[in-house]
Amino acid sequence: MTKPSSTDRPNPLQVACSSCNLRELCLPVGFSGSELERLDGMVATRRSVKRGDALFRSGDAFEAVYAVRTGFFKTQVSSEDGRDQVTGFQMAGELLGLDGIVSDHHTCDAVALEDSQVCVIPYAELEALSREFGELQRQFHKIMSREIVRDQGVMLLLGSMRAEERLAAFLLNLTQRLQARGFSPTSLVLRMTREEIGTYLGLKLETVSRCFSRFQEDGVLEVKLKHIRILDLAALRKMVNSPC
Amino acid sequence: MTKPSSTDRPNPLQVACSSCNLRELCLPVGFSGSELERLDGMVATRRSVKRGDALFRSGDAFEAVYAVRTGFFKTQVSSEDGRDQVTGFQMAGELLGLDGIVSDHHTCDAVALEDSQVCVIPYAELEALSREFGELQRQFHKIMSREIVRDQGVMLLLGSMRAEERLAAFLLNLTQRLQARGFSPTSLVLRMTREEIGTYLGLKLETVSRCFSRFQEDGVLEVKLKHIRILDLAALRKMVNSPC
DNA sequence: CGAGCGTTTGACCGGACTCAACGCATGTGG
DNA sequence: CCACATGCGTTGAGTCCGGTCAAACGCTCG
Repeated sequence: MTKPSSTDRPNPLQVACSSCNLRELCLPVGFSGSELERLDGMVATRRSVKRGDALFRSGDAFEAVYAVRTGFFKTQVSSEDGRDQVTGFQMAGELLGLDGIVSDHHTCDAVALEDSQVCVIPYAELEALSREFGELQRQFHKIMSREIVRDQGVMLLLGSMRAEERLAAFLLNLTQRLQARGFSPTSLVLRMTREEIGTYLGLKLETVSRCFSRFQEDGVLEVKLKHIRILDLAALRKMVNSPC
Repeated sequence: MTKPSSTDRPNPLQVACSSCNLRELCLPVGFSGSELERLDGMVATRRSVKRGDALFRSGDAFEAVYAVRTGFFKTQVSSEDGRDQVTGFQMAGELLGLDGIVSDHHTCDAVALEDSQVCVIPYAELEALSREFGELQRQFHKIMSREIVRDQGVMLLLGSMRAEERLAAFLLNLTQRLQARGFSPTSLVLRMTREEIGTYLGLKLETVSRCFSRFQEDGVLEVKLKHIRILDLAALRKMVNSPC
């Protein structure tokens, strides 16, 4: 390895929120033209992360938050004895790294599940700009609050749902977010393994696999390894709301 | 009931962060005298909440965040079919209501487990003041980030721990927070029922009760209903880090 | 084409849940 | 002050869902 890491490629082209097609999903939601230009100065750099590589790891110094531009990430925390828990999956337009603010160090790993690219948002600059720019402040607070609400939902899932309900809720959440990005609401390609799904849902990979098989038997899904097609959306929705 | 609700008692006395004995645990951590005075203007009112009453409920309009001054709360979310999940327990100095920022409405219930009192921090004022006052901004971001990190820990617990480990982790977390408030690190009074503990830990109340009994048999705890004494702290710690 | 990883499926096991009964503490009203 | 009601907690017996262990299959990619 004599080449510099893949993570510091400069890529000066189009590092600008104002010309980014994700601006309706990302930090600058609802910003006007002049405001967007001020963001462009803050989001100065991109960073590429190869599949399997970490954007940051637990213990790393916290310097910036990251907006996913392309690709797909998982975040995970580990207990002292080695067990780990996937705490979320992040796709284009979603923010990574908010966990690091409290202690100046990250408390989870963010790992790319496919070759990805993120916008680097230095936290000091985000703080400064949002102090003089109320709309940015408000938007940033909303993003942190959204993360807290999302976590509440995951706790509900982990604490009170059965295996099939968890998987159904997971698939519905994924497709909903994909749909907001212009993808089909009924067909998706999983970027993560059965084990990663299981570690997210508090299940073993065999249980995840069996649930997929049962969904297929019941005509709810068509499952071809990572390719999933939802055949009966209503049934899937019903599983989440009314168990059994 | 002709008297006004207990929640709008004015209590003008000592509504001031600068003279609050919780300022080292609460929002104004690390603030100097002059800065504290500026906070005093923001935290204008108190609110009393009787045991069993809600500070806010899911769906309520979001207007303020709340700092617990005295007492004890639980927060809980409900699924559409009525199951609910306790997402946390809050004691003096901890903030409630951050979930409401994203949608202008609260997404969980906050219920007092004993007669309590909170400081009302209008969100609009918090936003404005933290814009011109960097230390407050930073502190508020840290509090939101801490909440996100805490949620990661709960996910790890719910997703990967066995019943006894969950209860051990819960007790260690409680005593640690109580110790930071000057209480004994080995003796505590639970403010919540077995069912509330279970709903927090993703267990049924019978399982919680059985775990308490087993801990007592093993000489790890002394359990007298809500009164818990930790007899073997090392054993409790060991249960969390290395299962079985 | 072969190695290795991811996935599926089966058989069995066990920890947590369910259902049920009972005990105990608290508080209320006679 | 006691009788009673009620809510909370404990304990037991039996069940079942998901975990564990194991084997085989089939992509994917050198």
